[in-house]
Amino acid sequence: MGDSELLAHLLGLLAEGEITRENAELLAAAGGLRRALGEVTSPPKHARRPLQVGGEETSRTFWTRGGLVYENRPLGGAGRFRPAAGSEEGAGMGEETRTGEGGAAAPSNFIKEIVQADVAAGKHGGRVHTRFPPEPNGYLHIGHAKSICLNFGLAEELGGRCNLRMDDTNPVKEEQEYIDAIVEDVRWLGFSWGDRLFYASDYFGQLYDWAVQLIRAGKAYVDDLSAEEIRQYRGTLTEPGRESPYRDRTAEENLALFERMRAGEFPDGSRVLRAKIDMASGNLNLRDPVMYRILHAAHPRTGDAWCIYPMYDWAHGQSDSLEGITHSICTLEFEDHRPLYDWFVRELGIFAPRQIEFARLNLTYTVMSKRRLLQLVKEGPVAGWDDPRMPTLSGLRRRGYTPAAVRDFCTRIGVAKRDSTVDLALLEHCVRDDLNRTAPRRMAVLRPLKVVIENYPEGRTEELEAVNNPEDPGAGTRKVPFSRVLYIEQEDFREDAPPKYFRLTPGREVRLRYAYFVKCTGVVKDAEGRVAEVRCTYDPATLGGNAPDGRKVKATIHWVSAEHAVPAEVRLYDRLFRSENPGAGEDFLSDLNPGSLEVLGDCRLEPALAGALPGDRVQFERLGYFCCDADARPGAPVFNRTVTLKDQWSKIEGGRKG
RNA sequence: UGGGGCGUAGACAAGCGGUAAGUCACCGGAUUUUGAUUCCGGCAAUCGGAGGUUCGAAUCCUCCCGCCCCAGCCA
Repeated sequence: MGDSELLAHLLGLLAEGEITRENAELLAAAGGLRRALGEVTSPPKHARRPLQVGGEETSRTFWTRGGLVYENRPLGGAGRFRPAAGSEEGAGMGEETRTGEGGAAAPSNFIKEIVQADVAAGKHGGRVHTRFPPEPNGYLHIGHAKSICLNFGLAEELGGRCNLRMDDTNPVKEEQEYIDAIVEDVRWLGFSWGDRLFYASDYFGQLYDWAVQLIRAGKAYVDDLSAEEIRQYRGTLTEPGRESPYRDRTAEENLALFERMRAGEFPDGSRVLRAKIDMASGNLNLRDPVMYRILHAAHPRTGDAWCIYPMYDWAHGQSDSLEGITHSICTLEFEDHRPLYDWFVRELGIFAPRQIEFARLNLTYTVMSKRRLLQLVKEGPVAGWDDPRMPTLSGLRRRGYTPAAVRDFCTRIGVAKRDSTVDLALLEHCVRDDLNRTAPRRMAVLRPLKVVIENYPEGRTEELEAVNNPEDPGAGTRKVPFSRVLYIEQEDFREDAPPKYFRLTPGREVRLRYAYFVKCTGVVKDAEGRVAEVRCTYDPATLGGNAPDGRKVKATIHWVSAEHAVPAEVRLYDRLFRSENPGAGEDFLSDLNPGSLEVLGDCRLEPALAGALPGDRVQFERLGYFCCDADARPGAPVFNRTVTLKDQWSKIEGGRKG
């Protein structure tokens, strides 16, 4: 192309409105004119070329894309580039696009992109259908929440459906209790599966028929090898396996044997049905995987109807197929199984879902494997699956976590294929964030220290007004009784105050929240010399918490009127493990945090808390968020600490000590 | 030594050939009747390493290094 042709082309683009006059001029002026215009003619995939504008000290760079010319320049945070001035695209691109309206849309991830691409390509008629398929052999944990949010969230967002399916193919491990707990937990998280609660066991009959089909096609056989022999024949990671001597039985023979397996004629472990694939495959899953094993065990749903049970690989893909699942999302360790998943579906000639794998969640300071969680429950360091220190959904619920906080956490951690361990601090941030907006504030003294206000009349009580939630004016106010004898937190008084300590100390004035300024005049000690009582005077002019003369105090502390206080038990929970990765050593139990639970039996709550119901969540001012436990009885509240408030002072003091 | 994956700040994570988003954590500073919240500011000369392709590479190619998963008749 000569220069004149290029010019003609440029003018053509200009005429068609593909580029602006200004851009055309820039192009013409640019040193790389020839090459750039060449690209504009038919922009190949990776062919954006910058044009250095000669002579300008700012050295502005431009590049072309789809016939448009863009200028490369920083946008101060919002976006990195914008179309060059005057470009038609200018109106539609730039900062607006990034910010979008409506605020926080669910972030995208590689799975969503795959699904969206499939929808755009018209696969399955643009249908999206996912499923969450737990095995009912334990309680759901926060890692499952990631999967639940992914599967149900994707369906919701893309106008599809998501099934809940119990992957109940191994009766020796599964229990109805777990099924019930799973249903409750998914519902609690806020997702619904309509009438689509399924069980892999629903498909036992179909699976059996399909197995017969494979046997007839010569693709499956009954193997008499023992478990040990099968293992030996399988070979190793680096050596190919050997074919079983029973591999070439006739279809008739296999059919007869398989029927007898089903009829219960053989003992457990004596025979299996195997798929006939490739004993030399580098992928061990393809070395004639077992499809059925003999298990004379009662199944929670099918009872004694079966004594042969399908293996995961034989059941899962076919269940997905039967339910019309378009995208079968699972964790990374199943990546190796995908070829087998695809093989079964292909050999059967049935609807083929697409399996996509993502990295499972790991969280610092806890363990996530069901094996270890079970061990914690069985061996007793924890009170049960719903112990508030457990990462189970039932544990988090009892701890006081909200479904919204868990969901928020799941969207913030993202979805990728990288093995990662998320900082517990992020989960805690999510609850604080939610509870800060929604939890009513109350005053509670966990470790009481008696305070007597010497100049306050005995027998007098005032009802002071306190705001329920400064973040939510709609939450209104409540009355809190004030009287001569109060309790404050032991840590809010120090006879010898260290530097930076703003709280009560002899001679210092502080504010009692929503009440008065009080000044410490002295202490009363017990026989051992410990401070048993703090003496104060109050300034009546500071009612409500402000001094008419404008004087300030450095601290505001919470309190409870002794006479009106409600005694309560409060359970302080902390991380279950002392190390970030308790799984590092094999003996994860040795990493248990001995201080993961502290029970305080002598707490005093403001009267508004007397009628707290299990599940009620509140903020104890200055202390943290707490949730009324199911152990609470009328007149005897029990609270669990969900999470502390962020605490600058503990850092200052901790730093001084360290 | 086989097969399958993954390597971007302390922790997650965008990025999909145009010159390193965001969040948490952390560190300031402002406001504050929660040492909370909120706000504002700081925090990666560089994407595991080395070569190569290209005007231009975290993005493409090659080799190397590291980590994870697989030898259940578990899921």
